[in-house]
Amino acid sequence: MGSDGKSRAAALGAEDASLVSPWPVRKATQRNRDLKREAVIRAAARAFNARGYHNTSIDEIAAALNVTKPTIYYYVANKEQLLLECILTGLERVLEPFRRPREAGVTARGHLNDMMRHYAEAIASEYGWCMVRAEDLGLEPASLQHIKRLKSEIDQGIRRLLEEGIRDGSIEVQDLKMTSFALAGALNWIAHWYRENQSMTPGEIAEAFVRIFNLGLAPRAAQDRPRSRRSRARKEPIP
Amino acid sequence: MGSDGKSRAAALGAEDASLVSPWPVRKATQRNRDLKREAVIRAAARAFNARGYHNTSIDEIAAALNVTKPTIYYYVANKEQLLLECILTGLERVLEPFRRPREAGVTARGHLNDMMRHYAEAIASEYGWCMVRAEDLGLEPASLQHIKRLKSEIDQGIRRLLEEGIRDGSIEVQDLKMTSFALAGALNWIAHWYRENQSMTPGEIAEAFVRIFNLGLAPRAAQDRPRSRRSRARKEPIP
DNA sequence: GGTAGTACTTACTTACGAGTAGAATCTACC
DNA sequence: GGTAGATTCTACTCGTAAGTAAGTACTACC
Repeated sequence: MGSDGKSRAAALGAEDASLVSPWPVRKATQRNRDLKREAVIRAAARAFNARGYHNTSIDEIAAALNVTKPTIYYYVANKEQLLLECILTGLERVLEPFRRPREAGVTARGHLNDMMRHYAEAIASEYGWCMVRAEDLGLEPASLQHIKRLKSEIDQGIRRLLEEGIRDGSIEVQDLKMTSFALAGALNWIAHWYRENQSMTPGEIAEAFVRIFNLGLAPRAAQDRPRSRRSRARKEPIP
Repeated sequence: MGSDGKSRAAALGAEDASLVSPWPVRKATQRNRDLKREAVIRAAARAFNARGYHNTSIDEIAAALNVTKPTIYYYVANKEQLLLECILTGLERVLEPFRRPREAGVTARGHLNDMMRHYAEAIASEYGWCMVRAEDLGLEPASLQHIKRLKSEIDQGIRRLLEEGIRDGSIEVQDLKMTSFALAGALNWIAHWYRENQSMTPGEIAEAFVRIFNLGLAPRAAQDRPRSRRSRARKEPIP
């Protein structure tokens, strides 16, 4: 609470002009507020990232921003919401490539590989850890449901790409569900080791993963394996 | 504390006979104690599994065993140790196949696949969740170090198998580190979805993962893909 | 330069849960 | 059947951290 008294009034006013407040909304101030709110969320993400949700006090987050605890509560209802926002931000980032339509001339496998690159970037961000590691158990049922809906959207997105790949001949898998889980698992897990091991950029990690998941570990027949770097110039390297 | 006054005395006695306590150790009681201690750990694992470490109170664990909180502390020094034991139990289970030598006539890839099956079983157990999901951030440095050592042993074990596979020709990968991370990630992640989705046995999950990681998603040349079930009779199916 | 609302602070309350002291009971063994 | 030690209980302490009440300073705008 304590964050939206006026905006709700404005929303109502949009429906019934007689309810419009005679006091104008202060635009500049509002923007500033959003910026600060975002900074609070980011700081929380970083703190959770470093010490874990339950080991992080609001006081610590406040201190990192050179303010005091009540200031945090001025921007956010409670600690749980802080976590929720971090998780949702992360999930939304991951979802982005699933929501945009495939570009012409790209196979489903190509799109899937793009998705993996995007996914790796998102997971390596501040919000990746929250999204993946935070114990969402213990969140309110409503929040939990929201999270689940987005996670399911990701899963369904992966499966859809796999199905399309099977149809267009660019992918060959046995079990959609397990393949989706294996992909998501490998990608999510990046959050666990990336903090301590930043020797590679998210892009390089993604590239390695694309290769691993495309080719598998068993040796391929020689003609399927372009040895030279140059052969990667093909649209989507069969490697 | 409050758990090992006598066992330490016994250990000292083993070194110097003059220090042997005139009171005999009660064998039957001791066995019973170990059993109960184990039950405490298991109950804790299940509770952490269901509600998360920080959302589980010692009182809840005690209640699940029809005892009261101090009883728990009679078997275990503190809550952190409870978590630590769960994690270590899980890790030890995963480590087992890395510690036993390869059977004759099995390729490194075969061994790796075995490892995956074992890994999946371990992760699907009560302890899997603790091992994977528990925020180990916030544990004492000594405990943390212990955990890290075991995790690193797993990672090194995977890489060793990959290297051996490259040497014996059964495996072909570009990046050992990334491949190890991708494998471990996919397997660890099982802990996240298995609780809510037990439609498959750990064995079936492992089989699917073996297939995915061996073959990859890109279509293989026709002759590499045995379509019939019978061709799996080969030692390690190229599938 | 006065005022309405915005932004932030000091100084609390409160609840919860880890951990413990010390007494009560139970059991193996003489 | 008495007793030492093992096991469990009742009844606490105590720290921590979430959250809040109520006020102060700041700023945009007339």
